[in-house]
Amino acid sequence: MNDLLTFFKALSDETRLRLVVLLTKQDYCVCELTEILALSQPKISKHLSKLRDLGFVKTKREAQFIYYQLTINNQAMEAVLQGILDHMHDYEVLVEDSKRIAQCTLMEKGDLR
Amino acid sequence: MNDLLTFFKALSDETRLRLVVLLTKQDYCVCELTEILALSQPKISKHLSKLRDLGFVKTKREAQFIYYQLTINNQAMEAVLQGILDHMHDYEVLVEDSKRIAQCTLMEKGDLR
DNA sequence: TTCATATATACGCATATAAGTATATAAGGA
DNA sequence: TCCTTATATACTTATATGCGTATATATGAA
Repeated sequence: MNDLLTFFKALSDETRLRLVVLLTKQDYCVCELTEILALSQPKISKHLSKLRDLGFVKTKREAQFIYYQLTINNQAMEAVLQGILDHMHDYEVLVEDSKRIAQCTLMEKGDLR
Repeated sequence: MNDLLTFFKALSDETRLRLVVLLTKQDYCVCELTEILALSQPKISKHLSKLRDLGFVKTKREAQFIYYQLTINNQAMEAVLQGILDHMHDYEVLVEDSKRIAQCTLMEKGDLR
């Protein structure tokens, strides 16, 4: 059951929880996530690489961008994740992140910098 | 959202996850939990007191026994917990714990010692 | 009151974790 | 090739975490 424990540990950090929730909607590259969460790039990168080490996301390079994709393939974890999504409206931060996606996805990549 | 993060941190330890899952069925005293999980009493006590400090369980003394009761009163957490329960069959340890309950609840308290 | 049981806690140790700052690497464009 | 941007990682520091062992406290029974 270490996989499940590890999943909970991954979700017990605010930055990672926000990242995971965002990635349930679509893939994002590091600079987009940095923009949406408004946190430092090393901080985002470190948490993403932790999520990758733990096997919860995978990466795909496209030119200079590295896209992160959620790779949860476990029923218990999916159920847990769904539980969060069903109640994310109770958590201001998560709601705000989602709002910021809207702005972000309207931008061209060039406008991000 | 600290409450949710704290909840995940609580569940990211195997002993605590097992305790929480057990307590979803009914209240137990420390010696019963020690018996079911087959772990040292201080270990069980420490994790229970951590769960209590975090507000996820409360205690009720009955003679020499102290019963622990789950006190999750948050929709997101309940949803997460339900997600685990729905898939606990995938986790041998949790299933074994449940089997050991059956033996335990048949015993008289006197037989436990 | 004395003993046994139930439970909690303190201590020491080893390890893990997160953060910030600085820097390294890789890719694209001029 | 040189510069800029995207991303990863190293280093340091501060804090947290879990464990085992020993011990303290509370309750009931003899």
